[in-house]
Amino acid sequence: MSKRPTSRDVARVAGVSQSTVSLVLAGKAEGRVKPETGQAVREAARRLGYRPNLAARNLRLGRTRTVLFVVPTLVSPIFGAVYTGAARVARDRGFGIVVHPWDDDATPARSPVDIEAIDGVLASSLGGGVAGFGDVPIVVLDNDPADPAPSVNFDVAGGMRAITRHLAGLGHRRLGHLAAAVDTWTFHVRAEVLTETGALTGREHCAIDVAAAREAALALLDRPDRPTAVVCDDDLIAAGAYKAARHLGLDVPRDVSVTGFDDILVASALEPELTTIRLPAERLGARAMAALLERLDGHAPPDVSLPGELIVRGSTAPPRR
Amino acid sequence: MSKRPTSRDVARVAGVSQSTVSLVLAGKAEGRVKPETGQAVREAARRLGYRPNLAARNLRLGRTRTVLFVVPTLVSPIFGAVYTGAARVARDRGFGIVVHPWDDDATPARSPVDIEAIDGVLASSLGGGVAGFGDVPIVVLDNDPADPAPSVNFDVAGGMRAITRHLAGLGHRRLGHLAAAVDTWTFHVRAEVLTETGALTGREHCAIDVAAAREAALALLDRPDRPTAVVCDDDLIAAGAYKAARHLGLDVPRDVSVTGFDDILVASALEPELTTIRLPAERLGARAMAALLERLDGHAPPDVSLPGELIVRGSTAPPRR
DNA sequence: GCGTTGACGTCATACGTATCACGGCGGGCG
DNA sequence: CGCCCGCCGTGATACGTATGACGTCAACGC
Repeated sequence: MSKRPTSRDVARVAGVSQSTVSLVLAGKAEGRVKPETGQAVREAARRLGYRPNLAARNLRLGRTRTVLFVVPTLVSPIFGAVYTGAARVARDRGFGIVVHPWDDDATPARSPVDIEAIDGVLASSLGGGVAGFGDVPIVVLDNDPADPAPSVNFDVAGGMRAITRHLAGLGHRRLGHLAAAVDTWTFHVRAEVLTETGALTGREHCAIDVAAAREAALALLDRPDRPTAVVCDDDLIAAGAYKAARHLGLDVPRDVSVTGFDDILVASALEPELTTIRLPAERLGARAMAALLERLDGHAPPDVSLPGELIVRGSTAPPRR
Repeated sequence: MSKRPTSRDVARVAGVSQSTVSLVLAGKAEGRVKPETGQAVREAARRLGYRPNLAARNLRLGRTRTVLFVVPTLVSPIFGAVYTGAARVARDRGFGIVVHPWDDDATPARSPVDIEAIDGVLASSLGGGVAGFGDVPIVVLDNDPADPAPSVNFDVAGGMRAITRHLAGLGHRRLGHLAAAVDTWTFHVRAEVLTETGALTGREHCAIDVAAAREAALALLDRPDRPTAVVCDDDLIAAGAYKAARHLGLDVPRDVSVTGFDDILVASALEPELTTIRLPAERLGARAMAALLERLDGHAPPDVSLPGELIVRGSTAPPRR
C-alpha cells in the first residue's frame, strides 16, 4: 500500500522537472519540449502508474469540466435515455457527467453540490425547485415554465393534443382521464387540453403504479356514462387500466380505447401494444446539456420545448356503437 | 458574477483568522473558540453565502468521502433499487455516492475514476472486468466468482433451482430455456441448473428485448416436442414469450407455463402476472456498500452471495395432460 | 512572586497541479 | 565579433483548506 505517485515522482524518474511533466502530459509540449524528452516522461508515467490527482487539478484550475445530473429517481428508465443524450453532447465537449439521484423528500444531509466539485447542474423534474444549488449555473429539465430558471421542456400540451386529436378522429366523444398527480404544473396543462375537447366525462387520480391505477380505472370504468377511451398520464397507469378493463370483461380496444404517455418498455410489452406519446428523451437530454454548456460559456440560451411523437399501436380503435 | 467567497473572506468579515473559520465550521471549536466568536463566524459565513471549496478540501485531506457507483446502463430499473440500498448505507457513514454509467463498448475517452476524485468504486456487472481502475479499492456486484476482485453476488443458481423445483412440483417434465446471452458466467450457472433437472428439451438465445424474445420463443414453442414450461432469463424475455404464445393460440398458463427472473415492473403489468424470482436488489446494494466501506477501513470482508425469492403468480400451472 | 495551567486564537505549512516568467545555449546574421 | 532569437526547459508561485505547533493573557496555587 505505497503512496500514489505524484507528478514530482514522475519528474524524478524521468530526470526532468515537475513543470515539464505537467506540460507533456497535458499535451501542451508542442515546440517546448524535445520529442524524446516527452517520450521519456510518458514512459516514466506509465511505469509508475501515475494518475493525476484530480482534487489538486481542480483546485488549481478552478473548474472541473464536470457537470452534475440530478434526477429524482433512478428507477424510471426515462432518465437513462435522457442521460444518454446528455452524455453524448458532454463527451463531445470534453465534459464528464456525474449522476446524483436526489429525492426531494429525503432531505439528505448534504446537497449534491456539496458532495462533488462541479461546474454546473442539469436538474431533472425537480419538484422542490432549484433552491439549494447556490449560484451554480443550472438548467432544468421539465420545469414549470413559470419558474425563472432556464429550462428545456417536453411539450406536454402538444403531446396531449396529439392524443385527443387521434381519439377525436376515431370518433370518441367520452374521454376518461387517469391522472398521476394533482398539484403539478403538468397536471394543469393536461387537464386544460382535455377540457378544451369538451369531451372529458370523468377523472381519477392515482400513483404511478399498476395496482393503484387499476383501482382508479375500475372507478372510472364502472359508471353508467362509461368513457369510450381512457387517457392515461403514464404508460404504467395504462397497464393498470388494461387490468381493470379485463376485470370488467371489457376488451381493449374494442370496448374501450386506452392511451399512455412516454413510451417506456412496458408499452410494447402489453397486449395489445399501447398507443402512446413517445417522449424524445434522448434529444431532451442532448438539448439540455447543450444549453448548460452554453451557460457555462457565459451565454444565455433561450428556453426550449421539444415535441413528442404519437405512436399508434393496438390499444385504440373506433368506439363501439 | 463576483468571485465565490473563501474561508479567508469569511475570516475577514468575522474579524478572525482563517484557521478559526475552519475550526468553527468543521465543528471542532469545542473549548477552543469562545461561543460568541463561533456565532460571529457562522453568521459571517451565512451572510456571504460561503460554501467550502471541495477541491481544496479533498486535496488537503487526501480523501473525498465519496465513492463511485459504476453501472453499465441507467435504463434498467434494477440499478435504481441497488442504488437505494447502497445510498442508505453510505449516508449513515457520511459518504456520498456518485453514479457513473459506463458502457464497456463505448470506450469513453476518460475512465470514470479520471472524472471524479473518489475513495472507492462500487462496480456493477462489469463485463469487461475491473481493469482500468488502478489500485482504487473496489467491490464488484454480480461478478464472475472466478474473478479475484471482492464481490457481492446474487445467488443465481439458488434462484434457478427455486424455479426448477417449482416447475417440477407442478409436474413439468419438458422445459424450454430462453437465454439472454451465451458467453457470460451467469449463463453457465443457469444452464447447469437446468441440465441437472434432466428435463431441458430446448434452448434459444435472444437479446433482452421483447421483440427479439418473441421470435426466439416462437422457435422454441413451434416444435413437435413443445416444452410445457418456458424458463426465461429475464422478465422482459418472458413478456416476449407471452406474445409468442398468444400468437400460436396458446394460453398462459393453461397450455404453457412461463417464468421470469428479477421481478421488474413489467412482471406485474403482464396478464397473467408473472411468476418470477425477486432479485434482492436493495439488499445487494446495501451489502456491497458495506463491504466497500469495510475495505476503505483496511479490512477484507469475505465475498457474499444473497438469495432471491420465488414469487409465484399466475403464469405457472400444472401442464395440460 | 513565580511557575503552571487553561482559555482563546493565530501562524505557518503542506496537499499536487498548472502556468507565468525567466534562463542557458547554440546558431545565424549583420 | 556582438547581438538577437528560437529551442528546450526550470523555478516559483497560487489555488483554498485543515491542522500541528505556537503565542498571549489572565487566573490561580503555593
